Amino acid sequence: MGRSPCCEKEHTNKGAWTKEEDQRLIAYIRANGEGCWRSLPKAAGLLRCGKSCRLRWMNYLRPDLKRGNFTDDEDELIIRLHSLLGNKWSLIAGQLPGRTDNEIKNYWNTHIKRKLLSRGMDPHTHRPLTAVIDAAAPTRPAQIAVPARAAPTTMFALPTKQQQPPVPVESSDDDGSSGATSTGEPRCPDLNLDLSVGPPAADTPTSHPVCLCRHLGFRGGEACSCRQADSAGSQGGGFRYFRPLEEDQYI
DNA sequence: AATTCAGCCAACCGCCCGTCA
DNA sequence: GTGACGGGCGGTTGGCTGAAT
Repeated sequence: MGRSPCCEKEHTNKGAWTKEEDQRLIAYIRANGEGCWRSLPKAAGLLRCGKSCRLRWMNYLRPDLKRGNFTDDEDELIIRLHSLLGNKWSLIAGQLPGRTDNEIKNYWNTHIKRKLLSRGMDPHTHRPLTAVIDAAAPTRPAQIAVPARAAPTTMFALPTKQQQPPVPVESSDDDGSSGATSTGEPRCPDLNLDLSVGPPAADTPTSHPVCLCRHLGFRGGEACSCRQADSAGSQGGGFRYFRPLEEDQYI
């Protein structure tokens, strides 16, 4: 039907950002906060698309970003999250404080894929490469053994069972990264992600659950009571924590 | 020293979804 | 109920840089 473009392309800069543009964007967001990206460029005096401003801020300028190499722990966490979630980079990034989805996506494509291949693992299915060949016939997505390891410092919280919306069934998925099986059953019916990377950030209370409702597709406010839980003092108001899986238990 | 190649990563593009009038 | 808008996401591209020849 033809949507209007998000900006007037002929009047916007493209390509690498200059220091001056960065400074303008930072100054504007410091003064006015995030939001209304479409009107931000004009208000900030930038000849940029609003989306471009948002991307620059989110991926590069945000003050809470962690720069530098990924640690081995982060590597392993990304691998485990990817085995469970597939290419849900924003969701994975949500479990790595200071990392962005774009950064993780790039890191996956450049480093971790190779790392998995060198281990003889298929980066899409997280199964041994020989098993991938054997598994040409349609099967359940890879069964991922979740090692019983260190106690979690980051926990996933999901809505209580009554609140859970139906998990959508993706009918065509050839890389096994979908969120549901071919039979329509949830891929992670009783998901526990025993995931942690080092000590929690100073501003991240260890007892505060990370809400993934939105990332998991629970976008309706009725499906997620996190706000209420937050305001109730994070004492588990709308959350239900998932117990750890037994060793050798599969998802 | 010059050229080619490969890897990395910032940025763009197109699509999807939630919100609101 | 419907369509436009804005924000967000994942996939892809293109330019830069360092290594190899």
